[in-house]
Amino acid sequence: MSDASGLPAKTRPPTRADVARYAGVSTAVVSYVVNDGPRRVAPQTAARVRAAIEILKYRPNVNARALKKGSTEMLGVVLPDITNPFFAEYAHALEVASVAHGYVLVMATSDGNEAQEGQILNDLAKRQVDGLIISTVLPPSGFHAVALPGRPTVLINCSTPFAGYVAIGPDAREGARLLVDHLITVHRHQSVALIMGESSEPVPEPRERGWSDAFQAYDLPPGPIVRASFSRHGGYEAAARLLNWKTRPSAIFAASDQLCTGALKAIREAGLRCPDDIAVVSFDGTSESEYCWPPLTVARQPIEAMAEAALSAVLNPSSTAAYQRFDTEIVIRESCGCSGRHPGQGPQVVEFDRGSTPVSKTVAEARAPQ
Amino acid sequence: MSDASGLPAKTRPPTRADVARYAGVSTAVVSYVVNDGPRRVAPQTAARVRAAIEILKYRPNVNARALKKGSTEMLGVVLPDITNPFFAEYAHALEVASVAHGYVLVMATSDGNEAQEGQILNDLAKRQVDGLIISTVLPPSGFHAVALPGRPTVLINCSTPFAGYVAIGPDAREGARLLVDHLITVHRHQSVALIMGESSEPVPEPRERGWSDAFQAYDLPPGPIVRASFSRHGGYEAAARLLNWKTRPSAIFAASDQLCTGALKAIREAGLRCPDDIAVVSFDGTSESEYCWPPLTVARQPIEAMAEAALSAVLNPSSTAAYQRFDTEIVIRESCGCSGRHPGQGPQVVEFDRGSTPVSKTVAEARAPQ
DNA sequence: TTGAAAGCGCTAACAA
DNA sequence: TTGTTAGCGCTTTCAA
Repeated sequence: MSDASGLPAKTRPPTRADVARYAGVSTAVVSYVVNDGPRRVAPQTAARVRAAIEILKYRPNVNARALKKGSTEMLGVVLPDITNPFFAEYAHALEVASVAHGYVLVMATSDGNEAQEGQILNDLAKRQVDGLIISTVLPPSGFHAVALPGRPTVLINCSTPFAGYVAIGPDAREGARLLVDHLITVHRHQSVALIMGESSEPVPEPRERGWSDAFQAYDLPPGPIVRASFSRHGGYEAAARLLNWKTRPSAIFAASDQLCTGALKAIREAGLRCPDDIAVVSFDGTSESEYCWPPLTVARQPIEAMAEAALSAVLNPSSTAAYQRFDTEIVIRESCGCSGRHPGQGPQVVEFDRGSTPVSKTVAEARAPQ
Repeated sequence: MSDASGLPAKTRPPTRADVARYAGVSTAVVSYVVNDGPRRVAPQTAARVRAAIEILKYRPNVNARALKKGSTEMLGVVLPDITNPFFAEYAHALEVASVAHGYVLVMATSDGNEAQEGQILNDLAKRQVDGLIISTVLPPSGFHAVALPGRPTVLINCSTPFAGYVAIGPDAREGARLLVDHLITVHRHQSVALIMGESSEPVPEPRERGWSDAFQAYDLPPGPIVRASFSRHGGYEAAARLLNWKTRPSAIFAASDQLCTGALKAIREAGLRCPDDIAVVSFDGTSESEYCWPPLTVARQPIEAMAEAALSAVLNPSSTAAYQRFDTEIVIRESCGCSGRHPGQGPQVVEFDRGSTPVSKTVAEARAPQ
């Protein structure tokens, strides 16, 4: 029973037609006042409409509008694992950046699974998201096959350009190099093991290259590489294996904070102390790296800046460089063997000249693997 | 130039009409094969349609369908802070549960801000999400004011029923009680400080009540309460304050893992050892609690089970109890003072009889606050 | 300044 | 078994 008042009696949410009827205008006028255009509306008419909106508690149906306009104002973001603090922080930064533009995020997790990533992409396409921000687990060829044609797509967390897409990522090679260089020059390590995630890539990861760059600069052979699944547990297992070897390295570079906290646990369980018995550094610089024990010396990724860049890239696909690389920041804490900071002071951040090559090729007082 | 082939030349994604034209059928038939109903289609016709879909790379526009059907197959989830591992794990569990039902999650973060939560809810309403899953930062009265009428809404992370809504949460009071009881009976602590988030509630939080329940059972006065912002830094500051007091407690119960890891940092910086100088237990049981140092003794929330319950509650609002409480699981690790588990074994999980009252009222060898 | 009406892509009742 | 068509809620051109 809808009566003459124009108030719908049903529980169905009010539509623009209800508002028009209530305010005694046409639906076009309602649209004009809701969108503040494209036609002008007489002030008192507008007021009537606004009152009707208020009374009826009318909320425009964004999906219907999307159908008409071709823009959903939704962005899809797919990450390998929201449970990883690095991605959680990234997700948050993306959300902050996107609300500023009136976009909403549809988030999905690939769980590191290629097939799942493909399904998600397909589903997101059907939902007409206006753009995609993805940390893909696929290689370029595989990604091409499932990517959405016609929707701006930016790949994040890419340490290297990604053929055919606009991509963003940290300068992982240089960050890794700096970190390992610190271990070599300041703490006199001669062998630094690398704990990495498994990679389907045939070509070495930038972190791996940065790690070996550092050794090459001193004509030192790099340490061993151990591969693990990208999780705390993976880091734990990798380190446990490492520590069982006859000559264990005196330091570890973990490719992510998660891997590193896992490694730390293995180190403790082996009865070893960090950094005294074995030093550790990692890549990412999430909040957890600051609060764990010992606090981690890391190459910190500028997550907010990258998230903003990713957002402006999806929103202005035309005016975007194919690849943007962001410098990491080396944050010296205790896990490398540097002494703890004085309580109350901020972390010690070391700025390096980007292009500098090490001054001395001699590493004195070298620590031997033990 | 769209030619006789029916292949659209434009970059505009193909619509059902394109498929119909290409397959030489009506749009209805396309709809029938896409949805596998509600009318039957001749096998070879269906094959033709499927071929056309394949060729044209047609993907049904979910929003248009939603407009027609009134269901977007999107669920809104709003959490205070995706950066908190507890909520990140919750988000992941919710996603796993929802993909199983063909739903997609629109995630938003309130940042603990009431006004922001209201805006998010409003925006989600305009987007016609089919249901809401919220960990609200609002009190019941405030929530009522901004809640979406007409959309199934379930409140998660509620330790107590929430007037007018279906809610889900852990048995925080009992979990807290058990944890503190362990500290009192097994480790002989007489004073356990409580680090809590700020709360706008006039009535004490269940964790606080469980904490004081434990003391009451032995006619002991509870320890001090310190309030902090819900973050690692908050826990850090709270503990730092606590440790500065003339008589510091011998143990701390932190209301969340985040608070606890922050407290741990403060303890270390004060030159104290955990658990030797000060024991610590916390609530949540995220992965981080297992990997930090020392590993945390916690009341673990059954996140997966709660997430599934939340999902089935939004999806079947009618057949759902107003409030579902989930038992936590006490996981004994090292931060309480219990010895480390033997490497290779799982954590030590202690099962308590739910209703048991402590046997002895005498606490021998009590540790005095120091 | 306002209104009528077409149409966004889809579903499903109804007709054939 | 298939086609025609109205209409979901909205925007916007065009005419009044």
